[in-house]
This record gives sequence, C-alpha cells and structure tokens, in this order.
Amino acid sequence: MTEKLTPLDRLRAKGYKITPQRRAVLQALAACPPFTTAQQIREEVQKQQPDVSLDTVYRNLSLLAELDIVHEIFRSSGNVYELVDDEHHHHHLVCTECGRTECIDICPMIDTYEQEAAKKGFQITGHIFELYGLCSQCQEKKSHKK
Amino acid sequence: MTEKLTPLDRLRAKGYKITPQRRAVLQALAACPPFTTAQQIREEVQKQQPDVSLDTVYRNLSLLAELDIVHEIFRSSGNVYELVDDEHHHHHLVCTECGRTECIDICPMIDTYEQEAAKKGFQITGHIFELYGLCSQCQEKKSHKK
DNA sequence: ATTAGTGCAAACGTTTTGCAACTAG
DNA sequence: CTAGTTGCAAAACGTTTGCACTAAT
Repeated sequence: MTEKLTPLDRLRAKGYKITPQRRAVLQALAACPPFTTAQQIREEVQKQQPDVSLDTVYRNLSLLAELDIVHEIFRSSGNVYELVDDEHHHHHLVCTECGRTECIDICPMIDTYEQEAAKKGFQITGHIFELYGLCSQCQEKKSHKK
Repeated sequence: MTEKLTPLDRLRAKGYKITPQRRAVLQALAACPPFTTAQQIREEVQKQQPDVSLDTVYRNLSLLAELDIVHEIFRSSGNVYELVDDEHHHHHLVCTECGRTECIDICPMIDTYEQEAAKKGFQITGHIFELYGLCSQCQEKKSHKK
C-alpha cells in the first residue's frame, strides 16, 4: 500500500520543487474552510508571505488539483478549492440565495456507480454531490416578500 | 396538482412576455444535447433568428434557470445548460481529460438527504451529482505515456 | 548548472451591465 | 400605453499566458 504521504512528499516524489510560496499555499488551504476561492487563499497566504502573487496561487492550485491534493469545484462566480481529506469525506448543502454552506456526511457514492461507469468504459476518479436549497433565513425572507 | 405547464405557460403565468427570441432560446435548448454552452445555444438560435444577440441568450438562460426551466451547471471553461426534464432525470459521467459525457440514470437523491437538510433548516430545491473519471480512450493514452 | 517556479503585465473568454430603442401585452 | 425586453458597446470578472528573472535542487 502506497499511501499517507504528505502533500509535500507527494510533490517531491513527482519532482516538483518545494518553494516558500508552495508551502504557504498548502498552509493556507489547511487554514481555510472548505470551498475557498483563489482570492481568499491568496489573502490567507499573504498573512505569511505578503509578496505571493495571485497567479502563483492559481498555478499552484492547478498543480495540486492535478495531483489530487485539492478538490477544485466550479461555481458560476469562480472556482473554489478545498484540501482533499480522505478521513472526513463529505458533501455540501448550499443555500442558493446567500451561499451559506453546510457539510453533509452521507455520501451517495456506491459500487453501483462504479459498475455503471465501467459498463461505459469509464474509470471513476472522483465525484461531486451538492445539494441546493434555501436556508432557514432565506426561506423567511422569501415568504415575506411574496 | 399544479404541473405539466409548458415553459411558455410558466413564463406567461409569471408575467413575462413571450418574445421571438425567448421562443427561439427554448427551441434551441430542446434541439441541443445536455450540457450545451451559451455560445452553442446562440448558434442554434441563430439558425432561425439570425439577429439574436449573445447577451439576450444569457439573459434568457438566467431567467429560465431561475424559474427552474433549465439547469445551469458550472464548468471551469464556462457554464453549460440543459432543459430540465423531469421524465428523464439523470446525472453525468464526465471524462476529466477530454470532456466526453455520458448519462447515468441512477439518482442518489433519497429522503435521507431531505431529512438531513431539514435538520439544518434547509429546504432542498435541487442537487448536482457528477461522476468524474477517465473514458476508455483517455485511459489508454495515459498508460502509453507513462 | 540546470530546470522549475516566480512576478509582472497583458491577454483571454465568459458573463454582466448601462443605456436608448423597441415591442408584446 | 407601459412595463418588460432587446441590441449594442463597453466593462467586469476570474483565470491564463509570455516573458525575463530568480531560486531550489
């Protein structure tokens, strides 16, 4: 079993260099909640390394996503990122009005899907499951308005 | 039971006007496969109404998405759209290398999630479930390369 | 020494906007 | 008539890129 390497080790193993910027991005990812934008990650990074540019953050996030160290999730208002955490796999419940996000611990991913995908020749590498709805506050606002 | 209204009826019921452009967008959506970009929809629209502008297409897609007549799905390279089809509810299996997309008919959405969401005060309005993987062709390419 | 990584600025593509003209109801 | 809708052009936004310079190995 080849596992439990730290992100840094995995980078090294692939021949990537460990720069202060890269370390900082990884630290920022650990410090940020799930679903953080590149901008927010940059702000977190800059607390420690004030001169890291936004494009370096993007380049590193792309690299980390490629290596499956972070999840990259697409949103209309920009992509969001979160450190992959196999220990605490979870999904999200997002309010479509205000963006409030809650975690859901139940994962719908079952063997049936692997099989279904295999039938079509696919080898599954990941999945996204997101629930959309209205949080209690936004439900109230809506009912007042109408 | 209030249902089975056509998209046009639903627009009318909400007080929106039925313009030729709006009709054309709806027709284009019906003619396009799932996961179509705004650009592609515009091209389809222009086959019949050559002068429809891209921003009109966007405005209508946003409106239709708000009314739950179309699904708007976020992709890093731009959002994609598909007509909501309650008869054939499905999810997608996307190749992360080439973008090839297959439909999956099994839906993971079960009452447990509604309950889980309700506990957190959310009222669920929708969900996204997407499987990512490598299609057979891209699996081959990858194994050759390495 | 060599190659990967960085910062800068400029480019890119998608989506949104302000506005004046238009049109469906 | 008049509120909603359109087309245009320009702007906004997140993201990517080319380049010369720097730094990790």
